[in-house]
Amino acid sequence: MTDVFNQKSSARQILDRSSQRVTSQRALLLELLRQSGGHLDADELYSQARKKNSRISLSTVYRNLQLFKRLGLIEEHHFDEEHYHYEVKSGAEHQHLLCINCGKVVEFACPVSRKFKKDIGKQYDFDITAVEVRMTGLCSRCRTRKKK
Amino acid sequence: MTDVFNQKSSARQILDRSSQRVTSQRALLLELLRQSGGHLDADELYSQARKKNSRISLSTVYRNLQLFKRLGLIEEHHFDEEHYHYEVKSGAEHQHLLCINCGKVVEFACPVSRKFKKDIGKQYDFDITAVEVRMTGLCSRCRTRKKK
DNA sequence: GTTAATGCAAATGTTTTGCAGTATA
DNA sequence: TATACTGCAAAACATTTGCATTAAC
Repeated sequence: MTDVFNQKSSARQILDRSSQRVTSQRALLLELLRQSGGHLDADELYSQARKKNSRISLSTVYRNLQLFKRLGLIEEHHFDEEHYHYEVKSGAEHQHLLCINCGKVVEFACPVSRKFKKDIGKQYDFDITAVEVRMTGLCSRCRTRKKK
Repeated sequence: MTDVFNQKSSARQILDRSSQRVTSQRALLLELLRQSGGHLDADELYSQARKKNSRISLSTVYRNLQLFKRLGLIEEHHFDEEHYHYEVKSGAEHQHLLCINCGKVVEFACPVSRKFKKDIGKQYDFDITAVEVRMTGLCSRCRTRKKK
């Protein structure tokens, strides 16, 4: 469970450096976020966490999601019309493809976005820090199902 | 105020076709959405509407935003961390560039996104209906201000 | 031992809903 | 005149906050 804080991950160091305490709840939440492969919302994270620690509270989940976000450990996405989803930051930049029917999320690399960022930044005199590309549509499975 | 329903705009026709009634509230809301150039949230729209019709209710605003969205008259965006913003659909596809400091929203054309959509759709076997590109950064004004 | 983090419960803020009255077609 | 739409108030929902207790440093 404290695997999140091994030397590979810098999560512990990041918490240490910013003089945040390494609590069992934080370790658990980061571990779950990582295991999930991203795309969990606060409530899903909470129910998963309760399986391992039945006393953890929803406010702790919210408070720590904010902390992780502030520290840059996770990213917040707005996929459907309801919730935020949280994803552990990995080195590789990637974008998202969503199925409007089943909610499936596919990640894809987007090499164009770098050039794109530069071009648009120059054109509008912006110092662009982030590019988000989100495509929505029907996945093959849902497409064939709908035809039936 | 009923300018929204002239022959140029198809709003009236769209409401008629779907047998929705053309009420003064709907005319006002569409008019304000259009005037604003987009990027209003529900509450901003509500306060603007109250200036013209002090009896309009917030539920009417929410209900009609949903209706307009369902009818494809407006688009919903999620810009900051707080609210949805609504924008009257115009023919031209465009993407958004946001200043993280002052909140300014710039629209830009994104001709690449068409090819992009096709490529990614083929690669993942998705039938892609929408592409959203969102870039965030500092606008020139905020950048120079910060340096001072 | 200090102080930050937690759990709980209550508060907040946004969005939705039920229903009686009103206005549109 | 029939019924869809509105306004109001209450409900529902996610998220935040205050405070006493607990645990990390």
